[in-house]
Amino acid sequence: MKSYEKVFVDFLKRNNLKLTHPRSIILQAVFRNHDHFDIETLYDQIRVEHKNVSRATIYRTIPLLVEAGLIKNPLRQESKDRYEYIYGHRDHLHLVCSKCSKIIEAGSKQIEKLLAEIAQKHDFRIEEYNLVVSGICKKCLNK
Amino acid sequence: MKSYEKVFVDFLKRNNLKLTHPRSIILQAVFRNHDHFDIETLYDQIRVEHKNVSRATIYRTIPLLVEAGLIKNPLRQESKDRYEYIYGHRDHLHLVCSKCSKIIEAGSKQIEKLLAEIAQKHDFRIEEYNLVVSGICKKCLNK
DNA sequence: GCCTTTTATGAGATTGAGTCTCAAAATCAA
DNA sequence: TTGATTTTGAGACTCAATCTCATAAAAGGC
Ligand SMILES: [Zn+2]
Ligand SMILES: [Zn+2]
Ligand SMILES: [Zn+2]
Ligand SMILES: [Zn+2]
Repeated sequence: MKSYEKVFVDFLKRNNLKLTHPRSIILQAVFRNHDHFDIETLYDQIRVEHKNVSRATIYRTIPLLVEAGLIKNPLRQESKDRYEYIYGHRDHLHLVCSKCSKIIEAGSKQIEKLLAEIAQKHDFRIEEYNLVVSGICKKCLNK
Repeated sequence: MKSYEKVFVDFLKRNNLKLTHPRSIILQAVFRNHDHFDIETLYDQIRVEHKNVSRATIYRTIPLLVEAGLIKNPLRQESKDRYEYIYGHRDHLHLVCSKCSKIIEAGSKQIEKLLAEIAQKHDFRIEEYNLVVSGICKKCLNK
């Protein structure tokens, strides 16, 4: 048994969930992708060999793999776009509360400086960066 | 005329676009939002006084305001979720080249440390952060 | 094996933010 | 005022993601 399989099996056991056939197929398919993948692509890959695994089961299994610490979505966004005006408004970064959706604004100068250093190290010219920090705000922590 | 109006009018002129009634109404509504707003909320706000401004026009005007440098969407990343496996992989940043799509992976330790400091300052518990840096890679710069 | 209870599944319907279509309306320069 | 051109409103459409529910698979006791 590969070690990532063990991680998943242990996670399932801890949560009283079953290692079913579809879950096993999905796990293998995920670990064949050594790149970033979207779920539609994963669905197509799985379907080549396993015509009976449904889209719903894939969508249900992905969060389990995330929770198990096996995969993550490094580009995760919010489900809808939110805007703010920037004219006459200092640049800042956003701490988004995943419980109440509140946004805390914080200075971004240090981050920008650090990113500039990192970019220089890789001879990369930054055009823009998107940073979303999600977590729990003070108020929600105290509930 | 407020200065943000001037910015928008100049932008429209430069691009041979017209300052129409709906565009003007939308601009005012946007600048009444001193918070982050989503378009559905903006639509409802506008609808209170202007029942005839359509959702489509709002969706069409927002990118103009972005292009004019008046607003931005600081949280937008990609239109669909993408994943990568993290098990046995050190955490890293993504420098994505907008010319050739190459992804340069860089260490994220310093960024994490800095974010932790910022979060602590705001009594915020970080669950995850997502950072995507886009720009031009070394190779493409030399072309 | 068998029965029972619980959990998971597949297929397809539904959601909802965002986009597109197109006939009608508004704009503006001549 | 005219007429070419741009913009608009209404609603149809898209598509990733979620939900529903009847059926199927799993696990434990026997
Ligand atoms: Zn909160
Ligand atoms: Zn902000
Ligand atoms: Zn990566
Ligand atoms: Zn490049």
